Amino acid sequence: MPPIVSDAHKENRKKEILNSAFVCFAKKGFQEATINDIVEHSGISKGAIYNYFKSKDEIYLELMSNQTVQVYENKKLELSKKKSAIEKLNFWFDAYLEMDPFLEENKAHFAIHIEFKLHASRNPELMEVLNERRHKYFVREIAEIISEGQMAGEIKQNVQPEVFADLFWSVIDGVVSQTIVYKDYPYQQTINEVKEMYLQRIMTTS
Amino acid sequence: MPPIVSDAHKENRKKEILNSAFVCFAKKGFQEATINDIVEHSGISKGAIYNYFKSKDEIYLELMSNQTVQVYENKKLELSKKKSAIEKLNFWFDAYLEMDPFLEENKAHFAIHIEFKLHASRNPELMEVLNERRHKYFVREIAEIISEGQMAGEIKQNVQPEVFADLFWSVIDGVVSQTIVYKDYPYQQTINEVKEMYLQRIMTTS
Amino acid sequence: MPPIVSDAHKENRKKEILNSAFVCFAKKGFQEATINDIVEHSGISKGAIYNYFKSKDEIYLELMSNQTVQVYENKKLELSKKKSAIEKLNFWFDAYLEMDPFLEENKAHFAIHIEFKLHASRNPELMEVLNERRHKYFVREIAEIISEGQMAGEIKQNVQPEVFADLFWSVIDGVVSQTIVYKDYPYQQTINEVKEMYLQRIMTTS
Amino acid sequence: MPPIVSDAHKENRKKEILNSAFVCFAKKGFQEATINDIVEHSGISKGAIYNYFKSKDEIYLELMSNQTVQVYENKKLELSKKKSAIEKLNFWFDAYLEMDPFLEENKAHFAIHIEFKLHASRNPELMEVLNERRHKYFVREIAEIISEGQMAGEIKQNVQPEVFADLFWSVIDGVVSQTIVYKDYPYQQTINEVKEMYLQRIMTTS
DNA sequence: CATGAATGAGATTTCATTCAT
DNA sequence: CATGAATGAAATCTCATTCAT
Repeated sequence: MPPIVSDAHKENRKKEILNSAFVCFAKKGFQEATINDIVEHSGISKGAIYNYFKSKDEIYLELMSNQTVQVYENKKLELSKKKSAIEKLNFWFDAYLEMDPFLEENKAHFAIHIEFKLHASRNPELMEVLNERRHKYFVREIAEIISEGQMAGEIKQNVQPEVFADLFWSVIDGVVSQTIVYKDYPYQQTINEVKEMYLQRIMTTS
Repeated sequence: MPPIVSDAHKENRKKEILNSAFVCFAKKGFQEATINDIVEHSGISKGAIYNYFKSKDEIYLELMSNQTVQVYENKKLELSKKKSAIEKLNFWFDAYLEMDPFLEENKAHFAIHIEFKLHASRNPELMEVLNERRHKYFVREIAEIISEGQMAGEIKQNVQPEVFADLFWSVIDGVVSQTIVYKDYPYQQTINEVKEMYLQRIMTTS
Repeated sequence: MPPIVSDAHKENRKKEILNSAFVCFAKKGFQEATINDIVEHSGISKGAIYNYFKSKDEIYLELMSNQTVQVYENKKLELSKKKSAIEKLNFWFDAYLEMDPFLEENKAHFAIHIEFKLHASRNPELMEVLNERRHKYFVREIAEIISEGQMAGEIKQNVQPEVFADLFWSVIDGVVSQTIVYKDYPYQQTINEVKEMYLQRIMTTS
Repeated sequence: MPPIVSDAHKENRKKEILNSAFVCFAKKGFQEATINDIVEHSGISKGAIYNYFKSKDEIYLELMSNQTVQVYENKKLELSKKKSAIEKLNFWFDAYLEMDPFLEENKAHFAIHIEFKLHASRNPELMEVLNERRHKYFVREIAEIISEGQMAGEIKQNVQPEVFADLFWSVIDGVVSQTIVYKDYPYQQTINEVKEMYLQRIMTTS
């Protein structure tokens, strides 16, 4: 149904393209994957793709925006049910504990994200965007939980919220990123130890 | 009378090429960097480069082999002077603490390594190679220190050497990799906290 | 019940399209200007444009036909008021003298015409059409004036009407076409000199 | 003989490409002619062409530079033999009188030049270049001759050298450009009349 | 062995035209 | 008749690799 098409349809079409692009980028990497790959995988013509996106780069960018926000929003909902700070942190750790990082789909996710960070590291403007996003969506989130916990007396006063928020994501990132290459990596054990270690370090000893 | 060139000379040329390749890959990424970039940077002709390496991929591969081993061997020497396990772990942490990860050269190092891991993640054979290398050069190294520490009574018996060795590198990797994108990242504070946390978790409490 | 649209309405739409096409072709040239440019400028949909014209080329062709005739018809009216041949030639020269060839709109006019002539020079059929038009509308016009003038004794007998008609347009064309590129070109002075020179050459010396 | 090739050979290669480009551009126009056309006509590979020119535009530009200067330098030599100003002007007129503008090769020349001017008219930087070139190579040339003639008493004092130099080229340009479209155009008669008219206007009447 | 000109497959992107609604 | 999403041929340009000298 070509013309005078609903906005919903157009959104769908964009999503179809993004989904195919995601699969292709995941399989081959951004550079290696071609527009033709996306054409073949999506069944959408080359011209149509360029009707929705100005360039291959734009597909990449939009893919990244959506993903980050999506992941974050998903968690946010469930998180609102938790009460104490430690419960919330536990929730975050458990989210990673329960996820299977060796699942092809998940590996693809990480791979694309890492690739994107790499891409960004060579592009100052993009770095700025990622920096902001990291703070707005991730660091602030954990830092606030820590502050909350300090006010409630659950977490030691000498813990700097920002630093430990950075630390939290660094550690998660470090563990997760091993799994895309090292296939016998003891993921769950490591996450568990990380959790223990992290909480032991920040919790007030009653 | 073909000009017989000494093996030493051949090794030198290979190293020149690899050095230039390193710089170029660091600056633009493996895919973006072209053979012409390497030609320009090294001053070595295109034909000559293809005399020493069968393909651009091969340059990449060899670059990675050398680098990993090199980093490891460097540390190994100094490490042999340390006596206790905790001293040795401290040494490793301090090595990262003292390094400036925002230095362009170092960032380049990490970027290339991450890119290579990504590359490998899409190539089973390469993954195998990386797996082995990680174990042989890195995991085993820390695991042995931990075992040593347990025998000496410095480290808790319930600490699984392999898991904590994996953990060690995951955490380091996680922290370091943030620095290539996030420019205000509190690197030293984070490394310090990681060190504290890690040691606090494994050391026997006297 | 297909909506029966009046012929007048259809003519109007065609004119709207042609006007927009003119602006777009003038701004970018025929090849550079796209159907989308015309769509944007006219506010008429792509499909509608193709209802009125079979192709982009057809738009171009029709545009050229109209324009030439239009310019000619405009002048024709005023010209009928002049009496003597010299007065008529003066009128033609003055028409060009009074026009500002650096006005963006006028420059566009010339540019399009020149481009079209170029286009035609590579297409024998089109050349034929232009040839005829040139004679029918332009050369004959001036040649007749000259003949008139000769009969009235105003113009020398040894002046060949056809040659000097060709000459007239060549010279005008030559002067005008400089202005589309050379911005400091002394247009009015040159036209004036041309006029002097031309009249001095053909007028009988009393 | 690919590598370590003489500069002369490289210049030749460039000329081959330019020649083929000239033919292709003349036949189809700059936009219409493709790199593939040039590849086919020259027998030189696409890659090789891009080794010598950064882009299709650059080929065009260089083609134009060369041509203009070439035409000018050719005339310059013969011109130096003429003594009086009127003789020199006669020489210029005769140069155009003797040339056959209906010869396919010559038509191509003009067509390309006109197309280039059109192209330039939409590109301010290029216009600047053309402006300069026009003055440096063409206007100044004629203006100097006129001044010379005035000092020698051959040419009227009230003739403004710059204006009549502009006029000279405008008129020539106007006449020549008719020939690319109008095939029955009385070229020689018109040039002859132009010459008469021009000289009659500027020469002192003894 | 060194050189660097030549190659050409293949990548991205554009745009006139069609046609289902 | 109007609409504008879809199409895909074709254009420009890149770059790893080869090979004659």
